[in-house]
Amino acid sequence: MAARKSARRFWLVRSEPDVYSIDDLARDGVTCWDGVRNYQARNTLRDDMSVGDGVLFYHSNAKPLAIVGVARVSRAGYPDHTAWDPKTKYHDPKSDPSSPTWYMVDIEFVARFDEPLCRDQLLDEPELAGMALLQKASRLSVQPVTPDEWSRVLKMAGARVKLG
DNA sequence: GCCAACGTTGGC
DNA sequence: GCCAACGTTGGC
Repeated sequence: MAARKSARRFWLVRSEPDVYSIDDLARDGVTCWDGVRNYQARNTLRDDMSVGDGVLFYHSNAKPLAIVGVARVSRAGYPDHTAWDPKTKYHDPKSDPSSPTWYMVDIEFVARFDEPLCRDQLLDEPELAGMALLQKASRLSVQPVTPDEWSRVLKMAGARVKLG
């Protein structure tokens, strides 16, 4: 069988808007998604996210709790240098520069939803019942999203998105 | 502010 | 390698 181009994948990142909001991303255009210090999320950042992948942007610990927009991966996983910067709160002296523990990607602003797509609405949508974001278990700051969940969320938000 | 869920740590 | 203790996260 011929090799097939790998399909675009979809993700969700959560961020406290007090720290970094969709408006900050809209202003910056591109940002490095640094400071993730969880091994499972690290693996996703390092191994799984590819340029062009779609990213839902979720505001956590905020009012409203909501998916507020869309980004795309603009640079695949590379070492998170904030781990070696004692001046940042993400400093991790255990991370060895010759074998980095922590990784980040760059994400690029694509769109802000006209209205935040609130957690309540997501919880009310049966087709999203399996979404990682909505499981009590999940605290992951970077999570996978299925293609079905992706299109359902965009439909609910009334958003048309071109990831380029 | 509470507390359930979960990841990490460290003694054994 | 187990697991109890502890700290953190994040929705409520």
